[in-house]
Amino acid sequence: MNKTPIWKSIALSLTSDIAEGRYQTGDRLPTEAQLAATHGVNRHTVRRALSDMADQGLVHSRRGAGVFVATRPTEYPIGKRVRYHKSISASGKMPGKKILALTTRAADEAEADALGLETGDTVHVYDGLSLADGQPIGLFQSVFPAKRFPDILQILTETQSVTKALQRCDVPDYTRISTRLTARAATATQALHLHLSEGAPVLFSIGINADPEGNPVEYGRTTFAGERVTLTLNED
Amino acid sequence: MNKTPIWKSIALSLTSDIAEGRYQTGDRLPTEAQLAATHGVNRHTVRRALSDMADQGLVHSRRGAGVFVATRPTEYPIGKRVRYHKSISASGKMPGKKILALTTRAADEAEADALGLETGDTVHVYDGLSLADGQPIGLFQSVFPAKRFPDILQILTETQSVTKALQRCDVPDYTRISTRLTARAATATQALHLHLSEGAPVLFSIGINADPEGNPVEYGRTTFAGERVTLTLNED
DNA sequence: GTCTATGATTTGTATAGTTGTATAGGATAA
DNA sequence: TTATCCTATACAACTATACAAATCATAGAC
Repeated sequence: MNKTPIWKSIALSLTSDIAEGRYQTGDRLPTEAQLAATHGVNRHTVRRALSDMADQGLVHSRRGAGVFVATRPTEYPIGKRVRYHKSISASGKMPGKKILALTTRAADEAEADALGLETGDTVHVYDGLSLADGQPIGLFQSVFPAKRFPDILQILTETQSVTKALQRCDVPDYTRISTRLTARAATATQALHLHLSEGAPVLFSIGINADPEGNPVEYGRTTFAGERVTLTLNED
Repeated sequence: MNKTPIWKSIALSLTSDIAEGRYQTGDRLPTEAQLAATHGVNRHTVRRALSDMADQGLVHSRRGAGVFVATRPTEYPIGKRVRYHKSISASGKMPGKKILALTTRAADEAEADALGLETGDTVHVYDGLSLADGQPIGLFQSVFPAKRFPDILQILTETQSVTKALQRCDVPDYTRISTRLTARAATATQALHLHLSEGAPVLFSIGINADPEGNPVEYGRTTFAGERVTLTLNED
């Protein structure tokens, strides 16, 4: 793993503050003591960062007065922009999809609980990969109750779209009744599928979709590539 | 004939010291050198024991400072609509906030855009740490337009709560009009604050809150410890 | 109004202590 | 053999504390 010294991370943070205009040339930075408190470190560690920035000519300090912004960084590494914004409500409507597996098996406890089944009831499972511009952005698994949707796997081979498949199963519309989100580290297999390195941050989402009557129809788990995806939650 | 490694017995001894309350949460343990001397072993052997205890979440060490008894690890859900305070105390945990910094500075492009200001307009900034049972779960930054809320920093020193501070600024209620979420790797300073190791997955959230008239009042950025936080989105 | 004294604030410097990491090597058991 | 456990040494990174030196704001004297 990367072992960035803390002072370097602080220097980078302050440099970006200057680069993005939060502190402008001539402005006084917060005092060393304040910066130390903000970053949760000792004052000397802040001084190490400021010293580095002073060497680069970004800031200059005057004893008793403070630290002032000298110039804006000429060359600041702009973070890779996140390219794909995906709305959480538009789960099944992604541009590209690749079917990885279509299986029928017994439901585990979490799945049964979410779908209102008994543990061991059979479910149809759709494993797939979401793509955008040919790049993998999400690894998903959709679980459907087999009893209610006996032919859904067959239909999915034709449409690949969960929304359309459910429509052809007499579920014209569905809504998300529950979502849980957390950040995790990519496992080896996830990394492989999503073209990430193992341990890279991924966004893990668990959601339950239900028909207009409130009966759960799909239990979905998705792992998004953190580097390439931003979820936008739109409240109407 | 003792088959158990020395480090394991040291770890056990220290663990029972903690269990019996000889060292309480937050207390600093004796230095590695002292522990090595009292146990009559090399410092590295002590480190092996401490490393094992750290893996179990019993202790937490800070370079240069010492080894401290860790607060017990727990998981906390957070609602999207529900205010932080409410959702945490509903799960039976003691919520808390720690002010890291209160600053006034120029708005960068993103902040100005979100709050409907011009780049360079002054904003008030609240940097803080969200805690639950003393355990850090999120690192946040709230940005307010200085023109509309000239005294908000003063108020925040008293309440620490964004909701209450806005209430005292004649914003009785506000709603989230935009949320963006992604997974990232913790930087060195974030890791320090959140008691994670560098590169650990964190959940990064950018949100805009607006008053009932739709005028943006707060631009917030939060970094959640992925290990300890699950966001649950309750769509009504 | 201007000058000056004073005290608080802020940066600069010094010293010592503590944890993190790297390297090397000996002892013991599978 | 190989792996694990433990020792030994050295240095880097960070913390803690204290004090000195420069700056600034303010009050009081003139």
